[in-house]
Amino acid sequence: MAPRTKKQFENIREEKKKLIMTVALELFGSDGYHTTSISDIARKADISKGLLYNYFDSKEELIREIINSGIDKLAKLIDPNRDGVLTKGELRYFIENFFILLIEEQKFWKLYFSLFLQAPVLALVEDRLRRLIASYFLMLTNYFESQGYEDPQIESLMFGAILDGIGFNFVTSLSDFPVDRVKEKMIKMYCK
Amino acid sequence: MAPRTKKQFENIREEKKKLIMTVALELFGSDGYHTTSISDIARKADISKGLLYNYFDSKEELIREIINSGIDKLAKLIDPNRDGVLTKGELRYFIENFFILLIEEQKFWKLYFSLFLQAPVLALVEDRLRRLIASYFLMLTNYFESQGYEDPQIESLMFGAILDGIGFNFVTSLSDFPVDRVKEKMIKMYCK
Amino acid sequence: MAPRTKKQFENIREEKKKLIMTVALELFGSDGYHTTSISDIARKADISKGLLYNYFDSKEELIREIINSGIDKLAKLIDPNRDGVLTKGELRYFIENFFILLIEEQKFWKLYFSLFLQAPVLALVEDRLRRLIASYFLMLTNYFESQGYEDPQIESLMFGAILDGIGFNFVTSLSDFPVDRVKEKMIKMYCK
Amino acid sequence: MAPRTKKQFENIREEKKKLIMTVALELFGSDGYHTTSISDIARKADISKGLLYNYFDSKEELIREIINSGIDKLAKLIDPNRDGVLTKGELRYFIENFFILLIEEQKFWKLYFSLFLQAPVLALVEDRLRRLIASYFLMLTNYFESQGYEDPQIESLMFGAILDGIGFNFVTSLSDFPVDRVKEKMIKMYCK
DNA sequence: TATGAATGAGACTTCATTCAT
DNA sequence: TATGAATGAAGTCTCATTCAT
Repeated sequence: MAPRTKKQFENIREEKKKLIMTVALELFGSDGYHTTSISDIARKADISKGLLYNYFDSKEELIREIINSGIDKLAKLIDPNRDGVLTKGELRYFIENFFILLIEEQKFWKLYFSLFLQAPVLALVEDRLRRLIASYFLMLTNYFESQGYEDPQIESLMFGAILDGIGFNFVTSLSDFPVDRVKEKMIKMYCK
Repeated sequence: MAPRTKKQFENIREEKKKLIMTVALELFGSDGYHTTSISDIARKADISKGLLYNYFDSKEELIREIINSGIDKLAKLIDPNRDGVLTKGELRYFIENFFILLIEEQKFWKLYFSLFLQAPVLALVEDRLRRLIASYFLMLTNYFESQGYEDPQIESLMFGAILDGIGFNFVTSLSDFPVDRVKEKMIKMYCK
Repeated sequence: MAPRTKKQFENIREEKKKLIMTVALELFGSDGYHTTSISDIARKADISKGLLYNYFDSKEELIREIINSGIDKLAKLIDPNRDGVLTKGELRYFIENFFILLIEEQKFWKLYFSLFLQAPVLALVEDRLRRLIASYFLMLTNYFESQGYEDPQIESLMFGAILDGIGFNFVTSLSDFPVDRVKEKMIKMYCK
Repeated sequence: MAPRTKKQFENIREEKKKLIMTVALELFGSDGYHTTSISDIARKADISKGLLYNYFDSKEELIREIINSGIDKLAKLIDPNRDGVLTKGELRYFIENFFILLIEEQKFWKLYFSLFLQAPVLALVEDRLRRLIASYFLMLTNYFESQGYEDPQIESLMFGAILDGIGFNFVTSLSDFPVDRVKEKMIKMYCK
């Protein structure tokens, strides 16, 4: 009888927003952004189409929030103590956590990769993402330099490419990618 | 003037078909499959929409032919003498040609990568592609085994992942990817 | 504190209803009926959408009440002593009050004019309005006849048209309409 | 069998475009811009919704073209010899043609009036319209001055208001407005 | 009385595809 | 072979209205 409190409303909103984002990521990840319709998302989330627009201004806004939330996790992965310098221990930590994130958030990674392949979608978050990647590239290069590698820049590029390639192959080969063995290989290659 | 022979007509037809596919690949590659409309393609190819349907039964058929034609080139790259065995020389040849193909056909590679990220589109060519990749993976594994690598399977996976990663980074980073230096690094790593 | 009496409750209700109508008129007047959403009104009135429906059964009902309330004022303007006869003094009184009403209730007049231009909306109040206008037209015609005008009917039509035209131009030209000078002109024309 | 010529296509386009504009004006005029849906227009024009968008980029573009085409006629009405000066004969010509236009294009005038009452729609053509009106106002004022009127500016305003009022009453009172007698009255008032 | 989440019909718009010429 | 007008299904989004609390 008494109206819901502000807190109650907030909870409802938060829960439902998370639900929508989860469902949408799921579908965007498996079928792609354009192939997934708002109707699809609403149906799978078991809500009306209209309600979705109560939470997100547009389909574009929805994917932007999903991606940004993914980038947040990525940012945490990189340089956890935020001093801009990478130690050998941190590199290992990074590799291990990369694989954890990869496995836990497969759908996000699919979205992440397809993001780069579609100019219009990429534009939504490009700046932030490029900056994040650039900062990590710098840290890596410094690290390889300090370890005495011959061409630290190429080394960084290769390191990044390998991770991208592994990620791509993993999220792309339905289920039979031996991710654990590949992880060990990476650690052997870079942290022995 | 003598009427055109059947042969001539076929040539014209073939030319126009190639034109459409080139234009379509260009647009699919830069803007994405769903974002590119049949109208866009027809306009850029300077033909009518109707004529396009004279050559391709549907948009899906069009992309399928484009991808298959790309896969043809890929297939030629792999095991050129088709004996199912890879020699050291052939591996080097493969790497070098991979980079040539990568640079010449950037747009195709973008399409190729996005292919894997969209289940519905992938379905169109999945079988052939998976078979091609599997056959190459086998050849590679045999090769690494013959070279005495400890874990040839992982080695193959890594090799594939690296190429994918490099390709992905190249087609994705607009222009500043030092592809030549990366190629040298690959050759140093695998063909020294 | 003593509980509020029934009377008090009714007063509060009446106040809130008036508030909603004022806000709605404001928005309908400046943005138009269809362009203004219930949400807009609720937000500006600082109440919930639900509460608005506690006072008005529908958006249509809301505008109908607003218009009827406006027509009430109009009716008061016309023939204040309700004897159906217009004297020279009353005509002057009418003109002067018309201008006062025009200035005070610009937003209502905008709504009033647009009312006539939209068949579906007009239907809501058409009868009452047509009757009111007809009755005034009759009074005017009688008046002009009694004053010896040659064609009292046309005279009435022109008089009405002039007022409408002035009103229309006033509410329509943002701010620079010299309403006072026009009023003087009208008085000179009709009440010299 | 042979494809249609360019000319044929142009004719089709022109005819159909005119049809759509006529139907749309009809509906916008009687029911209002927002109340009239694209479906309504397509149904009445006996075409598909999609085709409408082959001719107009948006509903807004459609109304803009309709209004601009109306303003074209208006512009022709004003100062036919385009010397910026109004003679007594031209004023009479103007009045008479105003009434002709009013009768012939009732629906446009309804749209024209409602245009001024809705800020967002007005914005589409505001500049052009304001300029046109301003230029006519100037000509009128000069004219009344040359004729020795006491307050030419007010005289112009009144003249414009009367025409607006007449037009408004005419397009608004379904059928019983004695437009001919009112015209005579106007001529008597201004061109005697 | 009061809230705002939730619904669903319907609006505008796009686009692959067809077809008369 | 070649054109582009025409269709219709489906997509994104809005909004009056309802209802549990």
